[in-house]
Amino acid sequence: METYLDGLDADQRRAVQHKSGPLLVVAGAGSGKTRAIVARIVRLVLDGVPSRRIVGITFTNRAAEEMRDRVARQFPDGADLPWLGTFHAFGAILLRRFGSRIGLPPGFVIYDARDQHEVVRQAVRDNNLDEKKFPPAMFAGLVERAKRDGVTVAAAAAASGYYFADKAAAVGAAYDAALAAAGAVDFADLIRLPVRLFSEVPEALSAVRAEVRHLLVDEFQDVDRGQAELSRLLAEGADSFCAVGDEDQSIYGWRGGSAGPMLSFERDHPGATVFHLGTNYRSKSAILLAAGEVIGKNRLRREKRIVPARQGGEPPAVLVHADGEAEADAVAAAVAAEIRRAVSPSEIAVFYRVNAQSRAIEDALRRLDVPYVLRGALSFYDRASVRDGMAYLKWFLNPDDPVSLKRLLRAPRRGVGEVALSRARETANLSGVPLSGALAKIPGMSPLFSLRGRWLSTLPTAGPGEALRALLEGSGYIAWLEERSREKGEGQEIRRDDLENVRELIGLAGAFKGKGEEAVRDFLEKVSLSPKDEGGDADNAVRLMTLHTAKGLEFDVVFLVGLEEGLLPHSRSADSGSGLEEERRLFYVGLTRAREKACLSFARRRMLFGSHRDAIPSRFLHEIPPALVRWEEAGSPQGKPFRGATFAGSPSCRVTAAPGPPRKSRRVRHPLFGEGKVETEEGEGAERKIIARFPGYGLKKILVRAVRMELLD
DNA sequence: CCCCCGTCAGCTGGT
DNA sequence: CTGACGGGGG
Repeated sequence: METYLDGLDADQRRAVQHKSGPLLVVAGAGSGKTRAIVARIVRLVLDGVPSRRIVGITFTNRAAEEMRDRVARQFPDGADLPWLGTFHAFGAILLRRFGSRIGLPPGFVIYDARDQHEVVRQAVRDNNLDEKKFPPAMFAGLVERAKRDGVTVAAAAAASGYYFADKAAAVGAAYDAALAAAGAVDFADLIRLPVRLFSEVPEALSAVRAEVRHLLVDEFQDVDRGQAELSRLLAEGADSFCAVGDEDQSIYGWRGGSAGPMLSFERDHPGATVFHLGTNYRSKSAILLAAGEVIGKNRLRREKRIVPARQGGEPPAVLVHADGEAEADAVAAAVAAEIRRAVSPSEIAVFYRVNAQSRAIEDALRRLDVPYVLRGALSFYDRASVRDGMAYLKWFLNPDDPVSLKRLLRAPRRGVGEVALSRARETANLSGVPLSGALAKIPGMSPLFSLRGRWLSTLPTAGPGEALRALLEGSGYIAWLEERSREKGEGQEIRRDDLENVRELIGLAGAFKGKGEEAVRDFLEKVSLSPKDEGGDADNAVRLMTLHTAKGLEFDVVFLVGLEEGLLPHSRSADSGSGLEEERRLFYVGLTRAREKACLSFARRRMLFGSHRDAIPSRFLHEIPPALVRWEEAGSPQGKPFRGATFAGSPSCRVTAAPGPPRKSRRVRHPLFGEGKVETEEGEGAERKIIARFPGYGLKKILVRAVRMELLD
């Protein structure tokens, strides 16, 4: 009968069927929470709730897609499905509909991190500040933090201990003005402005409440203040509200995410119920046991019990390698071996802490012809030619957008440069006309404007793909790329890649339904809000991703690489207790992705900034009791195998670190650079060098015997 | 204004 | 190693 309950345990069923009042489901790793959410949606629909009255918010677009697929399978083809997406996508929809009520232009664009950086940089310059002393990235961080926390930029600066709060405030003001002039919003605005909209325009709130009758929010341990507030505003008017999360998987503290709203759930939502899902159906108990030991070291958590449903399995393996390259080769070989053992490639994943680590793994996999897909950030949409294409679309839709214009004026060059552009901006500011008005007076701009006129006239009947192609061909961009690829001749693979990337972008746009401006905007928005996976045939490829993007996924075999001090925990998170605990949760998230097998590894030397540095195994490896892991032999730098199999006091580790917990990060005072933090060391005896970071000077490599330094702790 | 080239500083994480 | 910037010649 009620098939949606089939195969669910008692805890899951309670979560699916609970009806009265707000519900928080505390769902441990692998406890089938996605399953429960999907079943809950199905239950709502069978109860007679129209799909469009249900909204499910997930942390990433990918998670939303996955959930949509799973929900879709429960309904007949073509049935209406609930809206599923991220907070940011939801915010964008709200602003498209009601933005004009709080002064947003109807066709506003969304600036991504790079666009934002460009605007901040311009704001720094406009304030006559030296970019070296006042790095735009830092101001961007402060601006974002201010928006997120609902405070002024000056307050955010003060809160993070930044001395020049007044400068930060000035840059922040210039930044906001520039966004307004360009008709743009940033990511933080997509959360902040809807919250403001609801408080300033009650009709908007009641209109939305009339539509969103049932709300589900996944990954609730990672919501920031604004997202929690948005959830609360919607939940208060809804027939049901179900939040799902796990404190132990809260890994986005650095961008404002916090398990706080989970912990205060009952206070924030009167009449709330809390359920626990405590059975892990995913990982073999050997893996879960090790993971549990590590996460148990965190102090800022509530003790909870997770019962493994799948007994047995191999304890996680730990491998030591001479350097990052050797590690990559070994992982690739092990991946290939798993595939030979008939494990499907798409059931194998390699996780790392920072994107830069992917390179070595990719190279090694390619050498062995193992297919892989790269998930996430540094990918397709970050490439110059792809960003060029997007810049064309953006500027042609919105000629007041200086960031996109600046980009398209260099590809190809049109005799209009920085000088003309800033003069136009000045004119626009002084006379109060939009930027496009001032631009139209520049002779070099006239071909672009007339192309724009023609393009706009054909736009209503064109899909995004055709529109983009028309633009890139009509403007001479593609011809310019072709020219460059011919010019440079053979050996210039990069140029040819540019052309291919642009063709792929046109193809992607072509896959979008609809015609005209609206459809093009849809495309732009989709692209700026969700990254694209990189690589070939995803069905049959090994997955490579950061630990952050691994959240919510599961694989038969998982490799966790680079388990070294400085990398995991990352050196920039390890100095505070809460930062360290977040790093530990990251390790926990990684380990609990594995169903059958987990392989942990570290290297004794790792390439950074083009040179090798000595590395120390991650403290998290020490936190797994020796009986719960298998220490395996691996090659030494000379190719000789290490002897000894356990970590504590093992010969393989004595080489780089004394047994026991690694040394604390130390501070030193340099006669010239002042106080700094030691990151790593290299060499021994008279050649011993430390690499330390000094505020204002950056990373410095210092020969210890040559410089008199004070040890501060 | 554009292009080339030498120099220098920098790597979390992601919507 | 990579990307960003500033200086100089075209």
